[in-house]
Amino acid sequence: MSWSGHQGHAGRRGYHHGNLREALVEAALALIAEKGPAGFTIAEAARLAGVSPAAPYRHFRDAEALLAEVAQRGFELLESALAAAWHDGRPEPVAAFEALGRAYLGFARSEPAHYAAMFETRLAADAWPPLAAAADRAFGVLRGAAERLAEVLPKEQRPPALMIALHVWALSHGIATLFCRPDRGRRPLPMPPEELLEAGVLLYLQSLGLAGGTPRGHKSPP
Amino acid sequence: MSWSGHQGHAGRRGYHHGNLREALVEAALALIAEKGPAGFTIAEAARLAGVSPAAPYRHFRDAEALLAEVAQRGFELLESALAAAWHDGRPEPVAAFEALGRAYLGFARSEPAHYAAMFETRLAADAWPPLAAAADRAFGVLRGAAERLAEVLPKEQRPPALMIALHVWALSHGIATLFCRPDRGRRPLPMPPEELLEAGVLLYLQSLGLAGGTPRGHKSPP
DNA sequence: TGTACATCAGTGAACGCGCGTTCACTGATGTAC
DNA sequence: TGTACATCAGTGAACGCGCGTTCACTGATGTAC
Repeated sequence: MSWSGHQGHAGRRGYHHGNLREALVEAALALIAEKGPAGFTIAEAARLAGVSPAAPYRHFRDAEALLAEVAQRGFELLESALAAAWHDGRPEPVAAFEALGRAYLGFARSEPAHYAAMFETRLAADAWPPLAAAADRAFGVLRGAAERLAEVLPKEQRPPALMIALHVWALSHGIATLFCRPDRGRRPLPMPPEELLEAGVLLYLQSLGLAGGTPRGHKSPP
Repeated sequence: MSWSGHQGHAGRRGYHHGNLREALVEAALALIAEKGPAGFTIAEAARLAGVSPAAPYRHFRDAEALLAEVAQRGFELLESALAAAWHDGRPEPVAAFEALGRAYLGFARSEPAHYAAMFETRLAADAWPPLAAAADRAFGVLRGAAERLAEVLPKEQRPPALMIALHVWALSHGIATLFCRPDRGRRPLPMPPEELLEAGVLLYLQSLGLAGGTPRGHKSPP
């Protein structure tokens, strides 16, 4: 949790904050990380940023707009993380696809507040077009990767790439929400969630005829 | 949404409600269904049940206790639904397992308020032991089914049944939360979620050597 | 069968609280000339 | 370079609101005798 650009409550010089918009986003993330999305209030975010409760309204229409901004940034970060991991399928599509899965889970684990803002806030997609667009772009990385993967298969037995993408997304999201949430409601796992996801994706790809070896069980390749 | 036993605001006879505990649970479900778990308040639940705001405290320690009760009942309902679908693996384990998956999704779809109380409230498992126990029992059905399934395989290449159960749970939960939530944040799907899940589970079981045919693509058996 | 009484589910008024949002304002910034 | 002025980010006080929870109470129920 970095407080980039913000000098802190006491250290703020003068009347103007300088970078309040950023500070508010950071404050929202801190609050969500601490108490979940339901525990976030715009008043407390202002307090955290060292500013009067009216100040946020210079930057955000209302509390929901701030949440939507956080969620949108989350999807943008996720998109970058996924794209970097996929790396256009290099050096090898199946391995790159596995890396993409790991990156998804890594994002959920390292950015739980972003992740919660993205998936637990029930923001209406149609009310925040830029948010919906960012979400689509993030999913687009996964979808593009699935398309590239599917191209390897002979056309007759090629399943819809979209379906592959949806399966992998759902499995990753399921593992992320069930086993990676940093609260006390999380269920314990007998193995690291990354390993669980990797084994699941590997088995799944195998049945499509995409993964080479037969790493039965939950052993992951070194 | 049935108001079993409750005669309604006006129809209530006399001073005592008769079945306030039930009525409060129903009211909570209605509120959660309408506005999500964050929109639930104990005051409004009392109002819905036609009772003063102090009355709920005769039955629940606080608002969280009421939520925990709703979540616990949800897990109990889920357990029944899963057990009924699995039906002890009869007449045939793989088909019964498929039915179990459909039942999970069916529950998430037909009981969205219960489902939200179970998975979106961040109740601390250690603070509500009966809730945690109910959740374990529900998962136990899935786990037991996976064990029975795994027994078919030769011992050397048998993956841990627990892993199978976790994979299927995560996939089902992922599909349920991403594509079945009845709010405006849900993303649209090009196919029914049941079909998506069924295809995913089928492919997965195939790679384990459990599913017979090779229904490539997303065609589901008749 | 009748009555006294213990039990307890619900009342209604009250409390303190923190929130979201608004308003007229004021202090800082930077630009035109 | 200096000054007037427009812009706008932040102030602080105020509002109405609904919530969670408590309290002493009261009305209904059912049981002991």
